[in-house]
Amino acid sequence: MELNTPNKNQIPATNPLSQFEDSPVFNYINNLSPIELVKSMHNGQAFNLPSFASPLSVFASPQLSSQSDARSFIRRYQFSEPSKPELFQSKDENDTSKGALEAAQLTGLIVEQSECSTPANSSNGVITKLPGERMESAIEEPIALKYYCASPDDNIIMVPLKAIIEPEVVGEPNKRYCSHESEKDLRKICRTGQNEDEAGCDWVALISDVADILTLEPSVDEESDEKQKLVDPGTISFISNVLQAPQDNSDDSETPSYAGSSQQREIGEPGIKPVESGEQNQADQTPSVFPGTLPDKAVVNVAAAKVDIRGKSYQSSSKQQNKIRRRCLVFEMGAHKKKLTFESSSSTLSQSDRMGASIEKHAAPRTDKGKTLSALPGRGIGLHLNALTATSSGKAVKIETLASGNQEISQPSSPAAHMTSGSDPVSQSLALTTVETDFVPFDNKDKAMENAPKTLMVVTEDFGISSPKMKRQKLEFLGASSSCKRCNCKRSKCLKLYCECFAAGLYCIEPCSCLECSNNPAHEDTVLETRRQIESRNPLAFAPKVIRNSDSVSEFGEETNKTPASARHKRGCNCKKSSCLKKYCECFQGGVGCSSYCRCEGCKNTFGCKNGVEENDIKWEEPKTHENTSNLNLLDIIEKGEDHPDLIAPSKDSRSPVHPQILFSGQLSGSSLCDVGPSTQIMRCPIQRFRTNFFYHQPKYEKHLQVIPEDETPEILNSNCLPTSGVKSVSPNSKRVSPPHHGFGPSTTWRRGRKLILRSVSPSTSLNPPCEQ
DNA sequence: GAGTTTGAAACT
DNA sequence: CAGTTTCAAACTC
Repeated sequence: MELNTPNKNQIPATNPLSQFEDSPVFNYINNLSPIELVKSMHNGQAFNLPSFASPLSVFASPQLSSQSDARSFIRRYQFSEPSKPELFQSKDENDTSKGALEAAQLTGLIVEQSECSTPANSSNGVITKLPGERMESAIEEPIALKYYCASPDDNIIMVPLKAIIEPEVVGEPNKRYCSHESEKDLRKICRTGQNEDEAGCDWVALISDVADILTLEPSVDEESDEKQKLVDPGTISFISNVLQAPQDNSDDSETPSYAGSSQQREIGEPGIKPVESGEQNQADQTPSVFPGTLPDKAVVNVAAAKVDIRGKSYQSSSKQQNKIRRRCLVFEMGAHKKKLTFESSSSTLSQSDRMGASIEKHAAPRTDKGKTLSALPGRGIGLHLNALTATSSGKAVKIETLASGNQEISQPSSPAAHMTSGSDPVSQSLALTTVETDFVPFDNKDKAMENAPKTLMVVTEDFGISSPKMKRQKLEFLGASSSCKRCNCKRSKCLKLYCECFAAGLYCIEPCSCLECSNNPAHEDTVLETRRQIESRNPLAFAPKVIRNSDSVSEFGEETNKTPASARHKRGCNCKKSSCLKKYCECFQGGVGCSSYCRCEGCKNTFGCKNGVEENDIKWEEPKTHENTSNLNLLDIIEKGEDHPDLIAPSKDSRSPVHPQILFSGQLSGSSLCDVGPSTQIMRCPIQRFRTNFFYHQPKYEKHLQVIPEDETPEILNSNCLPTSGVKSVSPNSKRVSPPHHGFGPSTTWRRGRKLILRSVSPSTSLNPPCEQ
């Protein structure tokens, strides 16, 4: 393609493959045992995938797209002849110089390759032994490496790497190196607040990616890639970028990025000189590739992404979208086609809408009977997108940026969004931030989500895994089992709140068993109108039913516990016979304790009685081990909470064996958990407290929307909130023990929470663990 | 899978 | 706002 021409020309000149082969690094790689190679590949995959995904999500800048593009591009390149593995192999080696390998090298991967399973290694090992997935992984590896090395934001990338890679790395110097580097980067990241968030995203992406990779099949990827080519302009751009990137690198002759330098050191390759000026090298490496992002590097990732996006025409945004789609394609395979088609067809949709759609695709890529599960227009992912819809395109773009990559997050409920959407830049930023952190994945769809697995489900969906098989695999990979199920409406046409899909701001999708469903893109107008009507009656109708009171994030970015108790049901339940011990009870279902708002009778909510919630809040804040889930993306949350229980604060007690949610919540909340001196923390950062940890358990409501961030909580609610700090009678039955407060928590806290949200957003927390390690 | 129970949502 | 009806999920068998 035209894409190749420019770059290729330059590439050979700058980075002749022969040179690379001659290099000690290359020799070293060749010497590696096949087994090691394979391992390296895995690492690379894990590494790559995560890093790859995360950066994308984080920056949403051209880089990401380019990277993703590069990835797909590489794949295509190698897979051009899938039927002929051998040829492939040879081709890989030969063409590699022209194709992925070169690209990787150009980007500065060369050094990295030697370190962490260089492309050459991967390619060799993979190709030789693993024609199928391996190849893909190998291919991706270079990309990931590239990403890793090239991107100025190495830190972010590094985080995921470290976390994932380290375990496997043991014993391999190269890998160690990578990990080591990653650690450095992590430290850096720790310093940077927002970057941390991104890192968190990376984690999520990583996990998801890894899972995807595991399940992926080359053929699929290839197919998806082709589609991408057709559909995705971004791919082209990517290619061009790749080509350019190599140029830059070659020109610089200083391929080394951090990783590269480290690798060099380790390898001791004389030819390559460690990069003296990291920035410059980075800049040099990536400039052409990521022109936009680099400059903004210093700025918070989010902000940078925003800037970039804004600066770029819609096209850029579309690229991102495409990028996202691509990922979906990669993972989803066939299903994506449908989605893509749908998207393309819905050109009329606003970006926000598109975003929502894409997000949903990620969230629930499945297309079914013509129904594409996508966020309702205007509402995007769940209710949250509503705001987006209303918001200017620019905002939408921002959101998208945030959402891009793995982070497809549902935006905060409309109320908050609207509020933030105001002209106030600060508020906007908040909104954006909120979106990132607070967004809850739409797990709703799958009941599998019941537990932590819900999150997993979300992830799966997010990545557009349409194939049930793949989903299952992914879930299994994540350790979750689930049955995909959605609404089963018979008479409501899925246009009433009875319908979980509708209530969640989502279109019904294939898994739904609804009859006469009108909750689909085909009836968009009807859906919107209905929603409008419902909202007119009850502005909070689409708001998350569960509101998190406290924020787990500590000022230091420590993660907080995500306790169910910390959350409350928006309206409270009205249970009469279930004792709030069954899912009939929305509080119970939501994994939260009943509150003073509840009118339940004989409440035995295991999550905590009305009082319990408040108490829990207090306890909660104290420990803050976790930084802030809220800060993290949905994905992050998922990863930490569900995918990586390890990362999550150890559950002290899981009260309710019944629900996974509960279990999860139990972990977080666990009354037992609260060791920490609470008051101090509360005082310290009340806001953070509220900031929220909404995500952890995903109640049924939350399946789609999950918990609503405080921000999302309508002002009214906030105002109503009573201060939780006060000790409240815990008696379960006495709902009114504490003076009935309309709000869920102290209004102040909520407000604070908003403010804090920005602060708490510091992503470092999530990253911290790895750094600490 | 069918039927029952339950409580939210919707309606009056 | 209260009472009733409708609805669909949750639950049971």
